[in-house]
Amino acid sequence: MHLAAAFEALAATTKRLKKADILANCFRSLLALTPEDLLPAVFLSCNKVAENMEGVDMGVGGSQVTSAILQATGTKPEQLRRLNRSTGDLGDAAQACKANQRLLASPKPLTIRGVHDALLGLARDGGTGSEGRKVAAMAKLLRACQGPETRWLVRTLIRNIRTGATLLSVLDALAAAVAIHTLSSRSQGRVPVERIAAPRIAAAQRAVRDCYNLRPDLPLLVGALIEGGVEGAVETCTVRVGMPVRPMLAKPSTGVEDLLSTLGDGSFLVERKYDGMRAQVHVAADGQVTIYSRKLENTTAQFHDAAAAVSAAVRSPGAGLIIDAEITAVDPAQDFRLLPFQMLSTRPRKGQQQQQDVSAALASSSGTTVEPSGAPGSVAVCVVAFDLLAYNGAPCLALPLEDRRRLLAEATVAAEAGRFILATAETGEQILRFLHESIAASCEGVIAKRLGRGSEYVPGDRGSAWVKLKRDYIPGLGDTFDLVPIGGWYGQGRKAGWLSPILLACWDPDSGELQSVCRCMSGYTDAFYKEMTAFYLEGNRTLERPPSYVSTGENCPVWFNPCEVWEIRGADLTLSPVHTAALGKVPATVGGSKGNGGKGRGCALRFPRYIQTRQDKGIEDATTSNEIAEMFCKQAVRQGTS
DNA sequence: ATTGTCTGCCC
DNA sequence: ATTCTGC
DNA sequence: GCAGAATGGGCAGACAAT
Repeated sequence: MHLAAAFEALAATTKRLKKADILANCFRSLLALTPEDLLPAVFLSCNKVAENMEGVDMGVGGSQVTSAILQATGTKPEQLRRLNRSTGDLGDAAQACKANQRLLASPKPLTIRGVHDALLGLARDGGTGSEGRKVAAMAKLLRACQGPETRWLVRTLIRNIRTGATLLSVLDALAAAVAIHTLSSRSQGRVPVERIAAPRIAAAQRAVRDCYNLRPDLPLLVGALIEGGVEGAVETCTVRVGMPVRPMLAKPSTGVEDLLSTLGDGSFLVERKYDGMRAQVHVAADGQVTIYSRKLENTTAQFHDAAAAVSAAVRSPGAGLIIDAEITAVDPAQDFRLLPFQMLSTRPRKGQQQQQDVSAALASSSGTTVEPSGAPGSVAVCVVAFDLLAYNGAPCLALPLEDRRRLLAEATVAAEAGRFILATAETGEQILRFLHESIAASCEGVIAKRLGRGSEYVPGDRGSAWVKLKRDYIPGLGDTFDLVPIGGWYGQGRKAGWLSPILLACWDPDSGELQSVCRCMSGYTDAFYKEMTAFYLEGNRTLERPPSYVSTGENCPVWFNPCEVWEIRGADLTLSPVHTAALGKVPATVGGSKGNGGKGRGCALRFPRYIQTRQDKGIEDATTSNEIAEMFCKQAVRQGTS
């Protein structure tokens, strides 16, 4: 399979231009010779099987793939584990297993389409016995691998290809390939197209990225490119109500000054950053509501009540609307107060099938009642709308933010208080005050958004028009924790050879225990990794089993002799099924969610990252479980779950 | 019927 | 989600 | 400053094992 050779070449260089060249050449030859292979090649290159909105899951991961490798190569589990540990890559490990293997009869060689079809086949299989069948199917593919194909098949199956090129680079390569193909077929290959084509290629790349951001649908895009080139794609790939648009994202900032300098001159608005799930809500002309997640999964089934709330709030869908929003958990019994993310995440993902549309909602406002519940017993939600991407069936992305917000306000009415609202925002310049108010109102922080010029909605962009600020981004504002490293795992990929992540614990003076709070793998420099790994592994500071005074639900391959304290920052504390910090000192359930059989739960830290080593502290000076319990309770009061 | 493991997705 | 690194 | 990579906590759901 000629794609494996391209991947091999991609992974062999760190140069971005060279990678672009390799992929573009690969796509060019497919375009010229077997265009029907282009789409599967594009999918495989960006490590996808299908678009997210199709809901296609292979349902296999490291564990099942490991079984398949064992089955296909006859390797001993212990041997494969050793190879995986030393190479830091299951694909490399499998490649090594396969290298010492000779087959009696070689099966049919793999093809791009054949592999992609096989992946779709994995996704289609299900029900009793499906795991065994999937493992067998993967083993069959692995047996047919030649040369470097094993590495790439395994990396594909575990969705971690590490070629150094992902979706954006793949799209750029695709655009370049199509642009050159178009030029060279017009000039019948007589002109050295690469020379004259550079600006044209850059334009094609911008156009193709735009296409994908407006209409993230690779089959549609690739089909249009083959049929009508870049121009054809631009015509085809447009915003349509009912089809997802890549959401615009916000860039993090470390403080007010940083935020302002990123935003640049000009006016802006600050908006609360609600801690829920992103929701792109499409209301079709016939009233049908579809909700897409940030990664463009169709989550309508999870949020029928949210869909109903939008139906009720929309005055008239006209030819269709697209609303950008955050869905948050709320407590109707406490005046629809916001509840923490962890509550929202307990919602069943597959709601009952029921039709929600505007006509039903209109009926409700004129007397008949529509029960806006999700699945029985699930937390109530509120749709917090903050932007409008299409109005009366037509995209309004190019309008300035203030105009989009005005249209959003005109198009909707908070019919049922607390189930649909517009995001709280203001145009004042007192960002820090607004940040504190937002946090007091159970929000994560704020997002500042440019107004006027440069405030268009740019799908897929994480640029400077939206800047987010959270308490824990600001040095000195958020909580930090002084935690003790108690164990670790062997790093993968670029962190092979280092210990990563590291398990960290707080100190419980009452029991004399170190209780785990989180794993951490962020915030360390490469130099720190080298030093730290040597400190523990070569410095004779590891143990066979965890010391008796260590308490955790985790099982590390490497346990430390606990001896130092690291400062760790995080966003907030959650109740954990595996970490034991402050166990018994905090309530055992998250609000109304189900308990866990009386085992009790400890606290864990959300979004942990390393700040510095506290050389001045010993393990008994670490943050105590009592301090953690106190922080958790304070936070619960703020969040309305106490 | 219950429990444990794995996956995929949210942040 | 957060962070670091090479281009 | 972008793009890529390596990972964080934690949930529901799908299967397998008991």
